[in-house]
Amino acid sequence: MRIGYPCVNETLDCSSSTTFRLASYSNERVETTVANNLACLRRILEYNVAHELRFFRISSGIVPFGSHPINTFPWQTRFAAEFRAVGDYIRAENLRVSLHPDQFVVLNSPSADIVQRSIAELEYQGAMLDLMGMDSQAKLQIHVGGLYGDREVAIARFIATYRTLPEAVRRRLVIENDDRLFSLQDCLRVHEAVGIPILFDNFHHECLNHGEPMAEALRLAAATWHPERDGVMMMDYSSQQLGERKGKHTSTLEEELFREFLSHLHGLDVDIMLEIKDKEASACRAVSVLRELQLVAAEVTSA
DNA sequence: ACAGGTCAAGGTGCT
DNA sequence: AGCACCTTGACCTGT
Repeated sequence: MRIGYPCVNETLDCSSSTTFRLASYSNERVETTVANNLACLRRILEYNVAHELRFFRISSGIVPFGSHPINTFPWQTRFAAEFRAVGDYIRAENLRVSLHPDQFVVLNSPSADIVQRSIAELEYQGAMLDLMGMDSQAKLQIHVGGLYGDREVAIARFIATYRTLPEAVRRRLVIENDDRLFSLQDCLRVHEAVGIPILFDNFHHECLNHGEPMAEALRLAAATWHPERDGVMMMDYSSQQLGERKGKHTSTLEEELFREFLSHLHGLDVDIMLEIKDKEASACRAVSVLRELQLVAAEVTSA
């Protein structure tokens, strides 16, 4: 089991997603920005190794305007060695990485333009993983998309588009159950049609479900991951921020809730991404919680 | 120097 | 029809 956090390290004094305005685009600016972002990514991964955080969501913003037509800079060749070095480090340390394209990637949109731009963005993010030399266990995580007033049509359109995706994207793509529109059950239907793995989000499941207990939901999602092709199931973990609207992520890890969640795994191996506001601080606490549980288990065994 | 408005991109739901 | 929200920082302009 690996523990991780998304995109941003709040301890280090660098960002791996520095960008600039479209209006101030230049090739030179792309080159210096990518160089800085990759250097920061490397520092973050080294920090993570030092803190036993072996799962990390790489920022989508490593290459500014990475899928925008304005970006004609040959970043793939210019930074081939740098990407490769990051990938070598990831493999040497047995880290797991993923990327999460943001809400603008909507494969089931009725607009052909939006779908085309979405695929271009997925290709850009997949290309980074390819340059790192990552296999298909490094995942691109998206949601099913919009409802457009008809769930059945929306799901059918996702499936149809999925089948047209280039292999470099499709072999890494996974869908996440969301908190308002597409539940675990909806994702399972997509999985049954095309075999795409489901990245389970426990908090979204708490917000939107059909009564499946947590342990059952975990088991269902885990069964959609092919061990060799996809690796151990990835999941997002969070909990409700008390006093805020439903769906608001907690600002810091609630250790009791986390322990309770872990009890539903029943030995299932998962890589857990903590979608929690204070990032690596909570991730480090999660590692401590796990270590304590392992110590207790070891004492029980030896006694 | 600093504050505040703004930034490529979508969709939902409330008022 | 318009705006807040998801989620986020930090870029950039105006003072």
